[in-house]
Amino acid sequence: MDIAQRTTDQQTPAEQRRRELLEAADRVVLRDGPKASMNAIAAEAGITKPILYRHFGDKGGLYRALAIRHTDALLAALRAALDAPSDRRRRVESTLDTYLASIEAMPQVYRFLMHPAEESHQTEQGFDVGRHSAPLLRRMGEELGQVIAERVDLGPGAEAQARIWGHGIVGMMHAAGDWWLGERPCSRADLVRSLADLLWGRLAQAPDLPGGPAF
Amino acid sequence: MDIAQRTTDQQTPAEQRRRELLEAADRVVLRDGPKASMNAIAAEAGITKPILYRHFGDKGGLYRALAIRHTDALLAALRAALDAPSDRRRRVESTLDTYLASIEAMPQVYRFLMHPAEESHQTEQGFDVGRHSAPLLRRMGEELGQVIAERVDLGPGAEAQARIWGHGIVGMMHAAGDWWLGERPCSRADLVRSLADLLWGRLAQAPDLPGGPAF
DNA sequence: AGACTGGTGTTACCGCAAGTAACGTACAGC
DNA sequence: GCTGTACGTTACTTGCGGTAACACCAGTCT
Repeated sequence: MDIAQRTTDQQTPAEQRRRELLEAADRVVLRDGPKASMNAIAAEAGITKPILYRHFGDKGGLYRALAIRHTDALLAALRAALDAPSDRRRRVESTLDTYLASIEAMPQVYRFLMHPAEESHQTEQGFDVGRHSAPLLRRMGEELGQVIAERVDLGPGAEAQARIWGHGIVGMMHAAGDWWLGERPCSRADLVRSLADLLWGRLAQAPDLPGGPAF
Repeated sequence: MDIAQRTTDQQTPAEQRRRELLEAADRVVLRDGPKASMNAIAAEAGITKPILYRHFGDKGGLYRALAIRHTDALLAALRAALDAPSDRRRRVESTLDTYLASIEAMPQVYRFLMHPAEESHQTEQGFDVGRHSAPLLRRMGEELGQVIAERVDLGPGAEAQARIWGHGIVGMMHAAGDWWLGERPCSRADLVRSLADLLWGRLAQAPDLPGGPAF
């Protein structure tokens, strides 16, 4: 099997191996949740730790690779929902629903992605706050912000506004989804409708209840 | 010093000690960030590990105690902002600003609270998804939901709606704040205004840009 | 053929943090 | 004086991330 055949056939054997390892990692994360150890993943793949480290550097590297895999898949689904040929409200609802359906379908993987526990080599900066935390959320926030900037006319300061909104909406979706996944207080459709209502300003429009601020 | 004096004076010596330990923990978390070890905390308090474990059970217990402290403080501040005698928009803005000012003032503590790394005793349930994850967010979400339910007239299904919105808004605030803290793309006031605008439905009101879905 | 190289795999170890056991010590109340 | 209880210690176990050192098996160059 020479190079020409390899490129048409599939990837180089190393990449093939990497895929297999990632799939094994996926399986064990699915089974054991976020606390999956490198040993367990290696065992699932039928090998031992050092090989994992040769392929991914450190646990963060494996995490990153897994995250990119799933994030790409999720983002593709979200983009599809975002690009549907209907009105904005419907697109927003279907995007929310897509996200929620995804986390509902594989909560273990989702939690692994969201709570990485981070190690960080401490980049000699006493205050590298910000580089931590779920990159999945960041990516989704950035992408959504971009979509908003591309499609909605926000007037002056549009770009900054769109990014803020992207991250804010993603955070809203995430927190509400996380809570909902734990308590299941209502159907997915109800949740979607409520969140869309929130984005549609129903909080601002609703009247006060009698007996408000008591002084 | 008998019981009568103790209760008027201050707490029992054990509680006093506990406070001291928590303050030491606070200091080291402030200094070392979320990766603070039990050893480091014990050293800062001038004692050794087992005492910490006697007081707090395990690291989760210490984390929980710390979280409750800070969450209580933060929630008190938020409630104050929420209860200010002005119109709803102003109250929302001041609440957002209070939260952002807090995380800006002590990002290390904030990150420690948000990324606990969880251990979990694995409650023989293969799927205890939900009990994990930052309890701070959950609590803020619940409280905000309660405030909304108390003060805003949402008609039928109000309670469920209010809880969803509580968690959603808190998540929005958190994600946007987290991102903003890392990149500082704008002033705090700008961020507050943009987020309030989002909640006020400006996303729904804004017109499309020319050249929308291009498929 | 035989040495050289690169990739795959191993065992055995280090360092470090969580958590625990066992022991020591002061000081209450009988 | 003796005993329980709370405070404190040292020294250990366990488990995980990460690494070093070595072994094996292609091909490949001379």
